[in-house]
Amino acid sequence: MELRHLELLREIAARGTLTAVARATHRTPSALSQQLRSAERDLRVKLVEPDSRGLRLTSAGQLLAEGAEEVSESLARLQARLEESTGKPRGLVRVGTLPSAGQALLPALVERLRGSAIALALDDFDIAEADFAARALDADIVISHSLTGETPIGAEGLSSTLLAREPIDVALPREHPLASMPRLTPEDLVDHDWIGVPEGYPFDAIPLAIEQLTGRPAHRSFRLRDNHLVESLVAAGAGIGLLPRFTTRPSDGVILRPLIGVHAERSIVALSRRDRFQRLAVRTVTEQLVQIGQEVTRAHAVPMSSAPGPEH
Amino acid sequence: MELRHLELLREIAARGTLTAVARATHRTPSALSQQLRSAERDLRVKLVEPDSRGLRLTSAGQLLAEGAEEVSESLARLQARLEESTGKPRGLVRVGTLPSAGQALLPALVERLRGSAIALALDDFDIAEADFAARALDADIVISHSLTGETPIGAEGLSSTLLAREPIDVALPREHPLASMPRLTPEDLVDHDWIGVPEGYPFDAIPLAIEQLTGRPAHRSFRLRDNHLVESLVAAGAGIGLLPRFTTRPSDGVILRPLIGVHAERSIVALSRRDRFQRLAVRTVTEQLVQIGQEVTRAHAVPMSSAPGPEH
DNA sequence: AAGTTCCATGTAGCCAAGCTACACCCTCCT
DNA sequence: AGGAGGGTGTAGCTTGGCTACATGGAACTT
Repeated sequence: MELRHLELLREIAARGTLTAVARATHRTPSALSQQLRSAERDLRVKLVEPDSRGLRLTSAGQLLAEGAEEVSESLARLQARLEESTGKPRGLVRVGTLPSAGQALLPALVERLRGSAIALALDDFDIAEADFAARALDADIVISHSLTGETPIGAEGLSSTLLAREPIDVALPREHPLASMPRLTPEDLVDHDWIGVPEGYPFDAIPLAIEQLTGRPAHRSFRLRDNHLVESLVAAGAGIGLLPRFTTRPSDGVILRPLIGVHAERSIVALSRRDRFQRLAVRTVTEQLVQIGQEVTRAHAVPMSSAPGPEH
Repeated sequence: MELRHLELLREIAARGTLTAVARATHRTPSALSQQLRSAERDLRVKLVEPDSRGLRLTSAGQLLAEGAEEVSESLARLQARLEESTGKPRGLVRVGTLPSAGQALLPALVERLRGSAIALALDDFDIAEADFAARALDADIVISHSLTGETPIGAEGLSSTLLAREPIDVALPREHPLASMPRLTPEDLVDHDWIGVPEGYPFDAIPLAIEQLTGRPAHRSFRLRDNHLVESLVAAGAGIGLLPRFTTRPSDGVILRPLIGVHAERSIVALSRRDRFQRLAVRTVTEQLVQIGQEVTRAHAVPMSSAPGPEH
């Protein structure tokens, strides 16, 4: 029973095709195919079977792929114990993030780790909530978000750490009639023009909820992904927008107002595969992110506060 | 973190010297020494240090050796799950035994496994109670005994399965004055000549207890190890002996009588290293031994019963 | 004090395991 | 029909792990 074979099965279960595993592990599909046959010979069991264009794990293969998780984790836990006993966290930690949360968290992270033995590799992507989990195959930590709960959909098997709860505020042009109100309700907003996000994107859940609550349609003049673009359009008077509080600097043209009467908050979480989370360096980075998340939350307790929060 | 390295450390922890590990794993000490250095390079930690003629694990090495147990067990558990799901138990099971218990149990075991995919390798040895555990390094199952409790001394980290409780009876020449009594007490026995075992051997606990109880010395004319030799001397009138009930066939010259008033019973147990015990074939053999133990116990409920027990 | 034994370690060289490159085949999609 | 995506087989290279042999230190023997 070779560890290499187990990890191969685990990767196949996670990525679906041999070619994808080959890309991820910097090998050729041929090498993996040979490994599979040697594993089948060792174990005297069929592990995969052809399935349309690709292949599929047999029940035995699936059993082993699941068992591999347990083995990898106990191995990783051991490595973590060793690291804790013999030194400081070290090595490369790959962090992937959605852009907005990264903007709020990563500068402080880089600063805090400067001079430590931890090297960071950063990546960013703007994807649907359900796709964050897949990124945890390649990154050690995925900074992700969920508007529905504290764990993004699809992240059930992963280690999940809450970094912050970030309000989603209403962005208005400074001259807007609603600008004088300290807080806004669905009724206040529903009949104005919106700048929304494409359908299916997490933020769209809020206008949907407002429509449901008021029974009236919320008209989206535009549907855009990039928050900074939305912000500039709001400033130009193209409509009202929804923007996350931590990464929207109140500017000359735009002000933020809290939205009440509807769930307008996202949970920012750090996801890791369980075995990767055992690494001391990964845990350390995650702890730093939690602290940074708390600082950011404190600094933005009130929208439009122009004084920056306390630097620790 | 390579599995091979972990297992090497575990073996070193268990066997003490590189040379011993090399013998056990059919490799040269040189190969293992090279493995150690490659492990140290991988992990950037010193794992061993010189210690008089041999070497000793550092604290990091010890940490990993202990962790290796956990990893091996989770790996073995996985293998067991696979075996259970896809087929019958199979492969080589190495059974070591003390001679007397082996005589009572192994013939039936061989018979039951005839035609199965399980191959048996048998070994026997007559050693002190505390040395049985070391045998579990090489055998999959060690049939062992304890006069003090249900787990032999030194077997704490091992999987232990009770196979039988076997009374230790008093062996008398047929013509002996005590032969007419159905049961014997310490008082009945203490002033006769004994044929004992060498000091430190488990059976010696019984005469010691009798001496303690009666306050009088029990005179051992001879101290011998082999039960069959003791039996033949008893038949020759050289003294009274203590013999395990299951493996002493009442013969022309010798009769057995139960000893009461003192703990005169040994527990026969099957020991396995935890990871080895995960194998389906090993569990299967152990279960068979439990059943055989029960049959043997039933067949010998009364000493000197001349009718053989039920053959299944 | 010298010889012997028991261990670990270093070096040179062999062999096998695992990989790449490349060719081929199958299935699905257009 | 043809192209794209994916798995598998073969030949050959590279490397990691092993053996054989030699070396050297520590402890026990005489």
